[in-house]
Order: sequence, then structure tokens, then C-alpha cells
Amino acid sequence: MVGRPKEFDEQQALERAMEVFWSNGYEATSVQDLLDAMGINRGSMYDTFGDKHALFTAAITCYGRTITRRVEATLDGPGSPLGNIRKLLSRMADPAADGKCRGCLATNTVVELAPHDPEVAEAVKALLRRVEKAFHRTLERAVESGELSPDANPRALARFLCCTLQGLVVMGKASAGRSTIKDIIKVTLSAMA
Amino acid sequence: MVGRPKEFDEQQALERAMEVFWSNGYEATSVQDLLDAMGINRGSMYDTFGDKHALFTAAITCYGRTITRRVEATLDGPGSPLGNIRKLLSRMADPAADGKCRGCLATNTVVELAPHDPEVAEAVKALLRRVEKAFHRTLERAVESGELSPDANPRALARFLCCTLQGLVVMGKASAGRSTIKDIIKVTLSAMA
DNA sequence: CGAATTATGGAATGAATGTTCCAGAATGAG
DNA sequence: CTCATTCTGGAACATTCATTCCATAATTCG
Repeated sequence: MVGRPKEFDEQQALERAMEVFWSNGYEATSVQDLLDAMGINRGSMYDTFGDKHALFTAAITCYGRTITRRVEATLDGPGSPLGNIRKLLSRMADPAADGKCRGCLATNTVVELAPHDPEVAEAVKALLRRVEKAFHRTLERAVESGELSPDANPRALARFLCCTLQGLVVMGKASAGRSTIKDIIKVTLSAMA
Repeated sequence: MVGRPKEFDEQQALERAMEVFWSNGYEATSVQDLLDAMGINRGSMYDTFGDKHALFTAAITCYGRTITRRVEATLDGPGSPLGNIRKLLSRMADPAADGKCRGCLATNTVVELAPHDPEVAEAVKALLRRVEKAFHRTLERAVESGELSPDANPRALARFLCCTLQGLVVMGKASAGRSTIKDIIKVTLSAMA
């Protein structure tokens, strides 16, 4: 049996929901906000995604896929390892410096929701681990290629870069200026020497 | 005319409210939660503090006073400038490493509330500026005392330290382990050389 | 002791919340 | 076509929310 077909694109609706959560946070987003953005009806939403919380976890999973893909593409891509890291930091900080203060959905979630929501916490922690791994890989490549000293500590540096990334996002949300962001990136990269 | 005296300590009630906002965030905190923690009644709360939002701004102002006092005491205190910075970072990261993931009320607010609340945003940005200034002062002292090279850039380093501090708080909320925190601090300090 | 003033406790209010439910519409299978 | 199935739109629901209001209690001033 097949029944009536959906009149909306599930993936597109999910992405729209993700945008809203990203801009407003979890608690400050009402189901009505979501429906308006998704362009679908209550019934369809609850039928397809379960409830608000399930929709959020779906949204953050979707976000995680996108963001890790992009991070890994940049870090593992062509170009020197350290060059790639610089590229990633600048790219991440770009919307921040523009005053678009949505930040990063993962960071927002760590701060707002994760402390009270073990399931969401686990999902977002996995995401961070994956980013750290990508940094780690890249730093090891940098050591191999001689771009980084052999006594550099790739693990420590990877953890540090993760931290800086989170920090940059927060600074961006606090509407730090472009020059502040540039300073931070400069010092961060100098720590890789 | 004086009338009936308050039966509660206004400052203590405010601090209790601050703790709740700190643990739960703004949206996830109900007025009832606040009243329970403050140990006072609805009427008294609305009479004394105005409403939930006003109570929050009072709470974050209170928090700001406390935290900047502590930061400045540590950085401007005795001991070498860089030693003081190390001390501050470790101290900030300590609760983080213990898995108490309340983080920092200022950071939480930047992420959750500031993007949609200009008044709160301004208050918390002022707080960050003050912390950055304290770092700046300390770094200039480090240059004067020869602990830092004369071509170091105190402004850039101060901004960087602010960023790291925010990042550490987020990493702590993502329940990074103690060794992660130590790695981050080590690399951060190495950037001051 | 009154009179004026302020605080307290809790009921009451109205709006907004997330969720459920159902009648009608659209499809495929038999 | 007819039935089973699935989706749609929106009404309906119960809860929770922040806030207001008021009768009562406690205090100072005259």
C-alpha cells in the first residue's frame, strides 16, 4: 500500500528547520516558527519527524554531516597542511566578522542544550571529536612534510585548534571586529611554529 | 514612611537567581524555578526586580562584577605577568575539567541570548572588553619586565587569550577531559613566547 | 492607638506552548 | 470502481508560561 504521496521535500524541510534552530536556539524556537519556515503543516511535521526534539536531533545530525564534510574537504584537500588550517580558520571566522552572529550550530548546542540533554550532547561531542581528528591528521601530515617540527605535539595542537575554533565562534557572536578575528588567527597560527 | 520591611536579603536572592540562570540558561528557566531557588514569593520578586528579563540583567551584572573582580585580582596580583595568566587559565578550566558543565554565564549568554537581545548583548560585551583590557595590561607588564619579547603584540595576544578563554569554557561544556584542557593551556602559553 | 505605607502569599488571568486528533483529499492495489 | 492507506489542514486540548491583582500582615509615623 502506498497512499497519498508527500507534497513536500523532506530534506529541504529539515534544512529549513535547521536554519531556524541555528538562528534562534532550541528553546526560543516555537513549533510554529518551524512550521512557517518549513512551509508544511503541523500534522505533516509530527508525522514525519516525531516531535520538536526529534526534529532538532535530525537537524543537528544534518548539520554535522554538512560541516564535517566541509571541514574535512578543506583540511584533507590539496595545499600544504598548515595552509589548509589557515584557510579553515579564516573561512570559519568570515561570517563571524561580518556580524552575522548565528555562530555554529554545534557550538550553540553545546552551550544551550547539551548540558541538559545527554542524547544531543553525545551527538555534538561526536562531531567535535571528528573535527579534532581531522586537525590531528593534518598536523601529522605537517610533521611528515617538514612543515612542522618533529617535536611538535599533533594531539595537543589539534585539541588547541578545536578550542580556538569554538572561541572564534563565540567571539564572533560577541561581535568582535574583523581585526580582532585576524589577530586571533595570526597568534593561533604562530603557535604552530 | 517605611512600611513593612522585606523578609529576605535582596543580594542573596539575586545571587540565587544568578545560579539558576547559570545552570539552566535563560529560556529554560521558569519564573517558578527562580522563585523556588530564591525562596521568595511571586509578588516580592516582581515588586523588587521588575520581571524575568530585568532579573536576568541584574543577575548578569552581578556576575560581571564578581568575575571581573576575580580576573583582575589574579592578573594584576603579585607574581610574574605570564605566571598570573597561567594561573587564571588553569583556574577557569578547573571546573570545566571536573565535568561541572555550567561554563561561564557570560559565555552562555553571548551564545544563547545576546543575538536577540541588544541590551543584554551590550552588557556582556562590556564584560568581555574589560577582561581583554586586563589581559592587555598584564601582557604589557610582561614586555616591560622582559618576560615577553619587545616585538610581541600585546593587543593581539590579549584578544587571543580572550578567545582561548571562551574556547576553554565551551570545550569544558563539551566535557573535554582534564588532559585536553591541559594540552590547550600548554599550547596557549607557548604562543606567548 | 490609628493612619499610612510597604511586603507577603497565593489566586487568577490570558497568552503561548507542544501535542493530539480527525474529517477530507489524494494516491495505489485489487 | 472500491478499499486500504497515507498525507493534509486546521481545530481542539491540556499544560505551562510570565504577569497582574488583591486581601492580609507587618512596620513606622503622628
